[in-house]
Amino acid sequence: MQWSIQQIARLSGTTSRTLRHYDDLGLLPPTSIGANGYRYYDEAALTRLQRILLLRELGLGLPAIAEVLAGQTDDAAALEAHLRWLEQERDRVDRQIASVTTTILKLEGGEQLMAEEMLDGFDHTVYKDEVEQRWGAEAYATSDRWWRGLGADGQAAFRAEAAAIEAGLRDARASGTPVDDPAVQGLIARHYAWVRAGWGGSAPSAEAYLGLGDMYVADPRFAQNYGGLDGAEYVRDAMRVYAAAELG
Amino acid sequence: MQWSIQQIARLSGTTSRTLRHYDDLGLLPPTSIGANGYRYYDEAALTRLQRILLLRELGLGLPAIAEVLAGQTDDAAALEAHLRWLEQERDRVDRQIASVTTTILKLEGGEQLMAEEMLDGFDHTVYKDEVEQRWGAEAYATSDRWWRGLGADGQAAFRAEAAAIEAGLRDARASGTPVDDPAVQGLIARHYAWVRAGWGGSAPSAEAYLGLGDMYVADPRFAQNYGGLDGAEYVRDAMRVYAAAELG
DNA sequence: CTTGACCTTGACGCTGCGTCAACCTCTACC
DNA sequence: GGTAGAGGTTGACGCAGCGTCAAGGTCAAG
Repeated sequence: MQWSIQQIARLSGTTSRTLRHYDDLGLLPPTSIGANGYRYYDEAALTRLQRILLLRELGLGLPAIAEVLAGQTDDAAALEAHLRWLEQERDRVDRQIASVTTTILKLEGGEQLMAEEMLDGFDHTVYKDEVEQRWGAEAYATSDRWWRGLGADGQAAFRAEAAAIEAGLRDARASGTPVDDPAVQGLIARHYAWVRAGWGGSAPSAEAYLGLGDMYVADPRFAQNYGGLDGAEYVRDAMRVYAAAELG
Repeated sequence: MQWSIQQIARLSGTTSRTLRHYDDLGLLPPTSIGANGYRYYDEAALTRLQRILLLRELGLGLPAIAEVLAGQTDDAAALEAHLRWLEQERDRVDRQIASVTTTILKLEGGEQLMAEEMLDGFDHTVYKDEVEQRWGAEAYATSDRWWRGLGADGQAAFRAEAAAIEAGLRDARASGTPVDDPAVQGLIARHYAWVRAGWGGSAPSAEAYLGLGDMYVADPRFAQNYGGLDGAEYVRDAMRVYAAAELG
């Protein structure tokens, strides 16, 4: 008993294209091939196809199915492995659903995207390469050790100080206070201390501190945090005044 | 303030390849291109990139992101649509996890895959094309109406009769009873009646009945049901005897 | 001999880049 | 001014699993 490719497709509920694909992969070679090139399949092939389709419905990939059919892998083992992958997938999707949901809620609350969302204080790892490039790998490692050593409470305090400074600078700018005003320079002094703490206690050079100011203007994550690009420039200018006066 | 492609990549935590890809897609064209072909980006581009990456982390596709950035789609609307897709995905993964888990349990219970798993009685719709091809669209439609008209109880009874006949035939074969034995032919008579019921009460011709026997041998889903290929051939042979004697 | 229905072998398309390959360019050091 | 090294460019293949033309043989029926 032999069938053509279409008949097999109908019997198994798939398509002839799929069968040819499986032939190309060596997953299901036809039982025989006519002189005209036609593919013919027998019961054994049909049975094999049923197994393939069953495993495929469970979500296994074709290479994995091939291994099972070749007897290189146990059915159960393959399914267990696949199950773990599926669970990973579920977790990933769950996390994305949570993220998207909270993002939608924030949007409904009138918040703009991207403000604190992205930076959340001071994401330490994102800037690894940038820090290493500018100030060396050792500087980053030192900073990283320090940051981890702070613990959750210390990190929260560190962020709180940053938020306080930011708020002060925003107010100063909003009220039109010039950057060389003593009030602003006082805030910048706190900022410099804050940065120094972040650098493991060693005092940043004027050059490094000015570079940081440029980075605030350059990186929208910082810029947004300081009230938009103009705000970042305001902060940078204040830092320049400070550096010229105190770090010269 | 301008940056090279590598600098932007580091600042944003992505790769230069990705940036070139976004350029190709028109998603993030560089601010300017040097005479040497180098791409340069400014703050505006960096901000745009941040939005892209944020939406990408939420799982949106690049075309969807492009729409949002072009202002054609509202952020919230895009995220809502995406959320529904994510929920679908979660359900799909959940279903697969359930399937794979039960399959593993069955394997541990010593069951072979594919036996009742695939057929589960008599899946009426799977054979639609096959039935239509062999006996016409009207025959299928008639049979289908009848089957649905049975209701769950009627269908269960119909399956029970099939199971009883199958069990009887399996026993007969196991005990070496020849296919022309009156006991076997009695079972086949019940089978013929069963098939006739399935055909809406009209009596199948000898030809159609013999074709059905061949189908049992041909299709592993039936063959497995009747105790393997040999079992299916036993049944087919018994049907041939019956057809010759009663339907000639 | 002409329809159709069915068969064949390519080959592109889709998603989002990773990953060579082959070949300029710019900077820094000798 | 040569050379090394880091960084830039444009192709183009690869991955998963087929869907979907395209162009052209084959076969049974009228």
